[in-house]
Amino acid sequence: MTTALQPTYALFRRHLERIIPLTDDEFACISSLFTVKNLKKRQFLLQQGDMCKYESYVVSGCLKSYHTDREGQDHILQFSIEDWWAGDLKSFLRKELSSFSIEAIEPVVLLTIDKQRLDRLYAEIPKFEKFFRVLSENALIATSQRIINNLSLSAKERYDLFLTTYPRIAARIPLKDIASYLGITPVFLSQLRREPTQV
Amino acid sequence: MTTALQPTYALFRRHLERIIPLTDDEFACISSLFTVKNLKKRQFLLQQGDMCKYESYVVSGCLKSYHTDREGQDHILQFSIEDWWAGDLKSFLRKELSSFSIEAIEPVVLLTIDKQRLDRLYAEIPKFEKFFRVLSENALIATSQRIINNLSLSAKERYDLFLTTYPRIAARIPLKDIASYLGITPVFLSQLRREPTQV
DNA sequence: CGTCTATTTGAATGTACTCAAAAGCGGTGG
DNA sequence: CCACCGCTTTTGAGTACATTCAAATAGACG
Repeated sequence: MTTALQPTYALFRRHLERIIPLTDDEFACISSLFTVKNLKKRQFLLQQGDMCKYESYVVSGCLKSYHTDREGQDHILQFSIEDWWAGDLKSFLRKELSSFSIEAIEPVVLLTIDKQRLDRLYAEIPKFEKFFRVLSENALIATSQRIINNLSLSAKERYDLFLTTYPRIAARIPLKDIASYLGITPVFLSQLRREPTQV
Repeated sequence: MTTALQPTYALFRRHLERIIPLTDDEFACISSLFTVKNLKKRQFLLQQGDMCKYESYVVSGCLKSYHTDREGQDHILQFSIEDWWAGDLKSFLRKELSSFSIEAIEPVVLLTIDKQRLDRLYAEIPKFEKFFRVLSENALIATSQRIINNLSLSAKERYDLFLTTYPRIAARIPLKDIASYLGITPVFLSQLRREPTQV
């Protein structure tokens, strides 16, 4: 590990240790199985229809995961910013072709791991099972909450909630991407913004 | 374990062993930490605003998880039938008040476990970490797929997809519950059914 | 058989969409 | 540094999809 990469791994270690405490040896083992990857703005981490070979921890930057439908419309499933993960779990775990793309919307630094190495990691450091269990549980909770919100809130309410829930994301992405995430058109979102927020 | 409960636990064991192989001793340990629970039709496993104290494996019957919004409208997040799970993970793990209810829509037999016992289980049988990791991953994949579907398909397409994806659920629940799950009104679903399914 | 709830049907309304065009904003090259 | 080009956001008008309200019909259950 070179000196230049220290900050990268320091963030990653803190991320892991929020869930599982690690010895220096364990962390060295873990980080040896991850690979640093850089993406420029507009580069793809994954293209819809390809196999997702990596799960990626985001060190810095921002990516969007989106499905392109039969009519060519994009629908954003997720934004991934620093200290979170990006990937298509279904494709990654089941070796199926991915049903969405993941694209950098800012320059991105990632720590990636493939399935083979992840399985090695589970074998060598069993408590890493717990790490991904907790990570999956958290993602599941957030995703379930989003379904409830989509079912029970109006478009305006979903927009206001997005702004308060993810202010750090909302501040750095174009409106049309927020619209896509919320399931509305950018034109309609623009109209919603004209109206003042109700209490 | 009484003879009468054998079929109950046999199904549960097969469920676990699809993910983690178990010795008889291990399975005895696991099942000793679960409690059988019966619910009549329309009984609640969890009421919105209460704490979710149990995660429950469904041995038989069917339940619906639904959020009731400010206007008193219900929105179904999930159906749980035999060989699947029911519970509010967020409330269960984080000890927060639940934002949805879980109600039996048929007589139900469950195997329930509370947080304390689950933690004991993780400690005594570490590979149970893997079981819940895989379970969470599968649930996350399904939930993410549902978000993509909700964003990119029309109401009619979502309905047709529901019928083909969950024929065993669709066959036994009232239409209004399917409408609630799909995020449309029962009146509108009824109109959709009039139109023949397009190819 | 009667009661309660679910489903269907029709009509009027509202929410969100498409289409079209103008205005704003950011990046790039001369 | 400014001018231009392309993309994003806004605005307005007309339309389509999904809703509410109301009432009739059909099914389920005691």
